[in-house]
Amino acid sequence: MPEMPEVEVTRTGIDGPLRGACVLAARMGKPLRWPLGVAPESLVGRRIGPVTRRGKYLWLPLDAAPGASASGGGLLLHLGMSGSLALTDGHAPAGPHDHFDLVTSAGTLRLTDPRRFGAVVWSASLAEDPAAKLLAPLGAEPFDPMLTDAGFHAALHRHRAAVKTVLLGGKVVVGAGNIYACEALHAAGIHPMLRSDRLSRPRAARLLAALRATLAQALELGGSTLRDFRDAHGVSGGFQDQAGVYGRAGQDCRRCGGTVRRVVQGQRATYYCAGCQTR
DNA sequence: AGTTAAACCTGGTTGC
DNA sequence: TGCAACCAGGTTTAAC
Repeated sequence: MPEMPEVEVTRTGIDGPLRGACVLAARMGKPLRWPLGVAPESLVGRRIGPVTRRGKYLWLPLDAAPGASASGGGLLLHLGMSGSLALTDGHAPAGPHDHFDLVTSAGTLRLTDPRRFGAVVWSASLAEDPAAKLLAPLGAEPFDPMLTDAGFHAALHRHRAAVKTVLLGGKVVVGAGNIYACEALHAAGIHPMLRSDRLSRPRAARLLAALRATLAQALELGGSTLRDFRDAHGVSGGFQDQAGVYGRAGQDCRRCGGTVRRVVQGQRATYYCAGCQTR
């Protein structure tokens, strides 16, 4: 579910309120992708630092509790396919899909995730395992100014799979999931089945610009809500209402009037317009 | 080493 | 109406 815009919208929703707050209690529900890696009680008394994002992961720093022997660290969170974080007063009882509560002096941070592909993992720092191991394979941040047209083009040339599959893989650039990979390729006029290493330098530049524009627009609209996603205050995203191709199989392309098609690549649905997306 | 399939889970929608 | 099949925003792991 949550692609980079949804994760970033979530981050901005919790960072301000939680910064400097103190952990009062923690509770785990059903198991998520990986074990927490530490006793939930050991989080109590810690102070929350600035929440940051890397790809679709969030990092919640938790300073050592004053006077405690335990050292600092933090929680690496991932929302998987169906996860969302809500910051509430904590009065609502935990439902069957609420799998993690962090009760703080600024409210309760609750992870709801029906499919449980998400994760909450303790790590001593971002530079140490398990966080380091999880973040190591990730490609460039899409808005990193160090990611240049030339660098993007060169990175695409190291892969022979279809360009859409490579975008989704996150080894070249992170952030785009199934919706935004489809939308960026449509905006750039590039066929999703074109081999990654066959993109010309100008088309690679066009794709990077389209990806950035697509993600920026999604950020402005609060992300996409297909079913589950809500921001930290329970608000749905608005991007899905103006998708160019995603979920529009059989309908007319808004740009060229062609028909939007659905194919499957790497076990994932791909939507594209055969009229204006060329090889 | 890079690419592809299978796996992890649950729930909503579709079709017979 | 009932139930099986299929579909869904992601990523790791195993297997070519």
